[in-house]
Amino acid sequence: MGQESQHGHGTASGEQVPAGRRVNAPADTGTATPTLNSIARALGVSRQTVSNVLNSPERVAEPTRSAVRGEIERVGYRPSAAARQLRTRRSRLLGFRMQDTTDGINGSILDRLLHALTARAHECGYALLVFAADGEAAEIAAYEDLRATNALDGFLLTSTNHGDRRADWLLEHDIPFVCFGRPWGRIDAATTRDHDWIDIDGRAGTDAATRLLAEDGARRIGFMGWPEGSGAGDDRFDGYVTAMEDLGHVPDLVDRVEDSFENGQGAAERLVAAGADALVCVSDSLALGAIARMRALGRHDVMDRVVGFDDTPIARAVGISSVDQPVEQAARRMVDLLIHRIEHPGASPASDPTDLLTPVVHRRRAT
Amino acid sequence: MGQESQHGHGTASGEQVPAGRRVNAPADTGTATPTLNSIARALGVSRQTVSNVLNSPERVAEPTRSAVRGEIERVGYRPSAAARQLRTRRSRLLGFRMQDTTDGINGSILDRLLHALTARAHECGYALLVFAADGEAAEIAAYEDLRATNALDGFLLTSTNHGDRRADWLLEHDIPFVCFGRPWGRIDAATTRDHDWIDIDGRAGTDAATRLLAEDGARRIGFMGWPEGSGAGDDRFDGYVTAMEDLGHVPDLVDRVEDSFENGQGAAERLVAAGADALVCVSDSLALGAIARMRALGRHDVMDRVVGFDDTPIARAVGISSVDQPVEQAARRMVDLLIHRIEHPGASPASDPTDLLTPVVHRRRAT
DNA sequence: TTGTAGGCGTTATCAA
DNA sequence: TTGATAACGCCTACAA
Repeated sequence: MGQESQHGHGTASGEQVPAGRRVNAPADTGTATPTLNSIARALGVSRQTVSNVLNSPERVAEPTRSAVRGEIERVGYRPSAAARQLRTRRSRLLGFRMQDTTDGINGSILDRLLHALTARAHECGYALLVFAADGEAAEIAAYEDLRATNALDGFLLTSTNHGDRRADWLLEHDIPFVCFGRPWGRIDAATTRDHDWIDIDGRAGTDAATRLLAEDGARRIGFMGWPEGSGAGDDRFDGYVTAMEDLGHVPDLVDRVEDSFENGQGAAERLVAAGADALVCVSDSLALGAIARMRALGRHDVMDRVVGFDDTPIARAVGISSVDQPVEQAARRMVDLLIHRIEHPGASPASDPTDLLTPVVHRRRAT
Repeated sequence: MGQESQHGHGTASGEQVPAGRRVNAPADTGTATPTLNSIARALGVSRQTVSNVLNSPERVAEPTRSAVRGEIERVGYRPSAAARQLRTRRSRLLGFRMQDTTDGINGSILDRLLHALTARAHECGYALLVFAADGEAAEIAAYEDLRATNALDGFLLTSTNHGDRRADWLLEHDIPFVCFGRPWGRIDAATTRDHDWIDIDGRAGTDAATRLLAEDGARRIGFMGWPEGSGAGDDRFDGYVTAMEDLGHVPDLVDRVEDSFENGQGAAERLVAAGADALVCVSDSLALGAIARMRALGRHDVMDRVVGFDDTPIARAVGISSVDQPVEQAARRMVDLLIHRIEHPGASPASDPTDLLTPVVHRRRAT
C-alpha cells in the first residue's frame, strides 16, 4: 500500500502552494483543517476510499476501514457541509419561518414547537434554518431564495389557513414540505394534489374539556371560540357541540370573538348573563380573560369551571385547566415526514386524515 | 463579442454531458439552474466578468455591467451559497442555541429575542441556524461541530452566567461570538481577554420601578428577587437599593427566592406581613404570584402596586406594570456587533461597559 | 476592462 | 476492493 509514498503526478492536487500565494489562510494555527485528502495521504490510500468508508463502508475491506476510521477519529475530521452540498445538492437544512408577530400568550405554542422541531431535527442529522418574512408573498419569496441559494432541503410550515397559497407554490415547485395543520381549504379539492401534514384533534380536545366540566356537575356549559371560518376554530367548536349533544345538553351558549384577553372578559360576562355555569375556551387568552371577569363579578362558582386551550405557562402558573396539545409528538412526526419525503422523492404523501394527535386536558384549580 | 460562439477548448467546462451520464439531474424541468457559467455563456462574456458584476461592480464597464445584470434578473440567477462558502470559508450563517428548557413565562423573552435576531440578521444578509444542546458541555460540542461542518460564521449566546466556560472556549478557538449579558464572572479578570457583549441596565429598570411606586405614594416598598449570586439578579437588586436610599427610604424589605409563581405568592405574603405596601419584582412570574396572593388576602391596595419585569404577554394581558427590556434594540446590536467582528477580524471588542440599554416601565392597572 | 487558470472538499462513475 | 478522473459553482490571482 506504499505508505507515505506520493505516487502519480507529483503532489496530490490541492497541495501546491506556489510560494507567495497564501490566499486567505485563516490565521494559520499550525494545524490545517483535516480533509479527505489529508487523511488519505496520511494513510497512503486514495481519498475515494476514505469517502467510501464514510458513505458506503461495506465496499471497503476491514483492515483499511478501521485504519481510516482510526485516523478520522485521531485528527477529528469533519466532512465539509459546503463541499458535500455542492456535490449532492442537499444541505441537510430545514427551513422554519418565524411568525412576524408573536401575539404572546398563544404564540408560545409555536415556540414550543420550534424547540421540539430543533431537537428532533438534530437527532436526525438535520439542522433548522429560521427566517423572517412578513406576509404570504414575502414568505414565498423567502422559500425561493433560500431554496436557490442555501439549498434548503425542505420547509416546516405552521398555521396554514384557508386559501393559503404557500402550499400551492411549494407543490408547483416540487419542494418538500410539511404543514402543521390540515389543508383546510383544499381538502377534497380534486384539482390540487395532496401533501404531507400533521394535525392535532382539536375536536377531541374541546370534547374532553366539555366532558370534564360536565363531570364536575356543570350543566349549562358555554363555549368561547373564534369567529367562524378558521379551520382549527371550527373544529374545536364541533367538539363542544358533539360532546354537549352526546351528554344530552343543548349547545346553545356560544360566543365567538377574536382572540384576546379583553374579548375573553366580554364573552364570559355575556355567557354567564345568559345562564352559563361553566366555560370551554379555545385559547388560554380567552380563558384568562374569562377568569378575571368571573372573579371581578364574584362568580367563583364559574371561575373554577373554565377550561383553556394550549396549556401555556400562564395557565400552568395560574392554575387554569387547559387542553394540552402534544406538541413534541407533533414535531417529531413533522420532521420524520419531511425527511422521509426528502430522502425518498416520488413516494406518495404519508399523512392519513384519520391520524390526528390527541390532546389531553389538565385539570387544575385556580390559585 | 462573438455571441454564442464557443471559443477555446471545445465547450466550456461543465457542459459536456457524455450522453448517458445524467447523474442526479433533479427531475429535469427543462430549465437548468442558472450559474455564473450559463449567464456568461448566454452573454458571450467570461464567467469572471459576471462574478465581478456581483462582487466588484466598479471593475466592469457600464454596458457590460447592465447587460449582465439584465440577464441575471431575467433568468433569476442566485449565487450558490455552497460554492461560495467552499471558496470563501464563510457561510453567512449565525448560530443560536435553543434553551433546553423554556420555563415558560420568563422564557418568552428569549423567544422575543430570537424573533428579533432573525429579523435583523436577515436585513444584514445573514441567516440563523438554531440548534439544540443540553448543558454546557453539549453546547460546546455543538459549536465545534457546527463550526467544522457547517462553517458557521459566529454564535449568539444568551444567558451567560458566572463561571461560564462557553466564552472561554470560543475565545480560545478564535470563533466570533456575542453574548446577551455581561461577562459577570470574568469582568476585571486580567487573565481572560475581553469579548463582545451587550446588556440591559437591570439596575435602571428596578430603579425606575421603585420610583414609579413611590410616586404612587408607596413608602414601604418591598423587593422580590432571586437568590444572591446571579449577575442580573444582583444588578436588579442594586437598582432597588439605590433608588430607595435616594428617596430617603430604607431598603430593608427584601425577599430573595427562586423564580416561580408559587414563590412569588409566598414572598409577597411575607413582605406584606412585614409591612410592605408595594412590591418590586425581578420577574413577571413573581409579580403574578404576588398579585394572586394579594388578591386572596384582600390586599387590593398592594395589588395595584406591584411591578414585574420583562413585560411578558401575560403582564400585558392581566394588566401588571412591568419593566420592559428593549429586546429588539438588543438584538440589533448583537447582530451588528457579531457581523462586524466576523467581517473585521482583528478589530478589538466594541462593547463599552457603560453602554447599557435602558429598559422602560409600563404603568398598568390590574383587571 | 476582460479573460484564463486553478482549486476549495466532496461524490459519482468507471477502470484496474 | 481500490484508485483515477471529472465535475459541483464560485472566487482570487494574474495575464492579456
